Amino acid sequence: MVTGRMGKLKRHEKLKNALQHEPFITDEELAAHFHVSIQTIRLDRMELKIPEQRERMKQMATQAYGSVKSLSQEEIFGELVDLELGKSGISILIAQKEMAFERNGIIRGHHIFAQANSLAVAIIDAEVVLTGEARLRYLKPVVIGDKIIARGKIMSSKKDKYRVEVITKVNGETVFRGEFVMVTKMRDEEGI
Amino acid sequence: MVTGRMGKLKRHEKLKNALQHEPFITDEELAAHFHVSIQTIRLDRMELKIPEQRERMKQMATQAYGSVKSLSQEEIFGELVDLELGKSGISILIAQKEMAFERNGIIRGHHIFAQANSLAVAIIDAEVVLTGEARLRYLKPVVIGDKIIARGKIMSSKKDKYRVEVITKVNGETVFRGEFVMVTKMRDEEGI
DNA sequence: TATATAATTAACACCAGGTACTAATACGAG
DNA sequence: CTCGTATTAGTACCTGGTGTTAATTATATA
Repeated sequence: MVTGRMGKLKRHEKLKNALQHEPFITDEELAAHFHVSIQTIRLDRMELKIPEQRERMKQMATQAYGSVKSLSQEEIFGELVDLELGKSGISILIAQKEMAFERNGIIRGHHIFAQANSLAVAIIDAEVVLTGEARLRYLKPVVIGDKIIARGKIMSSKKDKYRVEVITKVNGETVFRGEFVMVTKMRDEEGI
Repeated sequence: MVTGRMGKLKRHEKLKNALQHEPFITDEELAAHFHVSIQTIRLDRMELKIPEQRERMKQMATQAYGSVKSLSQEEIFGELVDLELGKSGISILIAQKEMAFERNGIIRGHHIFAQANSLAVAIIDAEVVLTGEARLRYLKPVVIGDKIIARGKIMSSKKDKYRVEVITKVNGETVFRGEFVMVTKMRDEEGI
């Protein structure tokens, strides 16, 4: 796209737009694109308080680094600290601020569920394990910083179905209880 | 932490480790940390094929630019496409590969739950809404790429408790059904 | 112990993508 | 014509490197 010369104001608008869509472009490339000198672009950035390319990349990278961290397995599903395959297991999860409602710092229910459900999956010794049914009871709110300890136990099993109970505690107090009916599937079974 | 001098091999290991935890560190800082010259650090990076700081940042930033997505609300909890506060709502979620078991591409149950639970929270017109109980039934596995549509409806309410039913479908077929008992709390209530 | 080999450090030229500052030039409005 | 804004030019300097050549230091091995 060849953009002809234009007024300062218009260029400023287009500049902001261009950087939105292509944040890694250099002043040199911008100068060529807008048919102005590199100095003009620099002045433009100054006026618009847009940092240099390297700074822009740094910001994006820092942001990414902060959020990649909050994505690691352990920090989403909890860390399996003890596992007796086919019998029971324990998972520990630290309640992060990203998991909470901003309003009140209470952890969203699905994180507690995710920990419990993943634990239920992990305990069962089979190729493919899916959740069939679940009955959950949230007893007390969990807040940011809480160390959430979930204990899971297989209560019974019948053919391909397992009943797993998970009790989740914070500071020794039960905050959640879940009963899961887990279903194991063979590979290449119909329906999948 | 002051690290004394050490062999090349050990330094290489520590170097990789350090960069893992602090990817934005410069050669100069690394040289100071390991008490070697900056040239030694550069040679180390060459042998280990570790790119320079700017390149590392660029890679992270590029990655972030391509996948800012993996964090956005809509893609985790689903997008609210219709909402009648106090009555019902609809949420759409596209099943991403990050949500699935690698083994078979089936979406982990807690994502389906998260969508349903968030929808239940959204429908209720109150300052603070928490999940009290839930009864879930997973009827069919959901796979990567599926467009998951959850419909929620308030079935009844009594004082501060609401019963919400969520039915989740893919291609018109019901894949999940959940009954939630949601509890609303006043601000500054005991227990929070 | 001498010497070969590996590891480290130094020195220098160069690059990208800037900042910061000064100065010159273009251009339109009054 | 002149004033003011906009633009362009030029220079010095900065960071965080690369690439190359060469010198120095350690270490091992015959």
